[in-house]
Amino acid sequence: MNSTKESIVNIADDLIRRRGYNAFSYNDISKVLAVKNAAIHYHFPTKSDLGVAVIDLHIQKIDHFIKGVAPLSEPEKVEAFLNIYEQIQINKKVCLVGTLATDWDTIDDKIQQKLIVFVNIVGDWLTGVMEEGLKKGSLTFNGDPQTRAMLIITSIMAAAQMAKIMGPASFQSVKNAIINEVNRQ
Amino acid sequence: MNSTKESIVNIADDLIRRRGYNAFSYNDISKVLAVKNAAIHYHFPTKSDLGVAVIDLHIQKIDHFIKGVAPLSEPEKVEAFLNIYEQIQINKKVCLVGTLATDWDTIDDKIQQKLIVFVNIVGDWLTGVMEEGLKKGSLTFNGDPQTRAMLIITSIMAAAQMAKIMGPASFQSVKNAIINEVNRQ
DNA sequence: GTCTATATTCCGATAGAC
DNA sequence: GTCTATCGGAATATAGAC
Repeated sequence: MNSTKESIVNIADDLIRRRGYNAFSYNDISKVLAVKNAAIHYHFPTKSDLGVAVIDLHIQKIDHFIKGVAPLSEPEKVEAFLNIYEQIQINKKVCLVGTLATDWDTIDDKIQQKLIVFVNIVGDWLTGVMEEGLKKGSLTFNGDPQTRAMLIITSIMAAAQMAKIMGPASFQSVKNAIINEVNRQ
Repeated sequence: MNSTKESIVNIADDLIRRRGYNAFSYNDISKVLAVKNAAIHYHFPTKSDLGVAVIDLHIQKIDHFIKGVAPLSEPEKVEAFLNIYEQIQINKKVCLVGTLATDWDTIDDKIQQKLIVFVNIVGDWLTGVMEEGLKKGSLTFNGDPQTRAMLIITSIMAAAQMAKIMGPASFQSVKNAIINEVNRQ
């Protein structure tokens, strides 16, 4: 993959998570790159193609993350996962899943299907971490591992959204609460 | 307020929570009502004016909700609050706060300010319920009331978003987990 | 209060030159 | 691989008649 194509995907990712899928245009990208909007259509014929590529980028990144944290303990894995969202919040973005979920009825079927794949990767991994933590006793929590994983994902993703409205403090309190909730005595 | 104006706000509310703020147009509303887009501009000169009116409608509704549940116990209040989101999920919408948060950087300052007011009303009310429940012993939970309130709001709002991607079952498991978390033995 | 008509701008996308 | 030029359509918004 050449550098221009990669740059387009990265800028699109940034724009989608700052402004939403329906509020960014090929022109916005061509303003950032020194490239005309026709050049972007060469790499991604339709906006849906670009949307799918952005999710593919996130799948790559989460795969890399999962491999990277493999040696860590379960509590450390949870914290590392929450730190991804902390970075999102600090950069004043929201997570890809939330912003595409709120635009769900307007996005192409190909984007929808790819997003389902991405959410399953994240959900399955975190469910596995919860199962392992429960077995080893390194994590303590109420309910089954899958529900706890979903509860963590929903809380932290909405916390990043809430921070856009209420500021960073609201994010931090939710993040700390999530950690406390899986380390109960 | 006349009936046409009310209808416009109700349809806009529906469209915003189904398709997102930037994906609905005055034309979409005029298709549903038997009215031309110029007629909508008469009632709401700009799209931002309409956006503010939609949040005002939600402020009215939550005020009415708060008054209605006043006689109930704290656990019943929490459940009634979660049931609002269950209805949102069943109707395949998302909540107003989440969808406007993900479009935050693209919405007018007047809409942003009004949304802050709305979130504070909801947050203050639920914090009060948590405080009261803690004092009476009708609710049991970890952490301070304000954090718990924020945790409930973020979890349930993202659960409605997640249901768009993963289906209704994921919503129900999160809803039940939230209830269990404030009724721990 | 609602209409027709229109201005202006921007969008996603394509054709064809280089 | 990127360009110029342009198409067809849709968006927000306004002017002025009824």
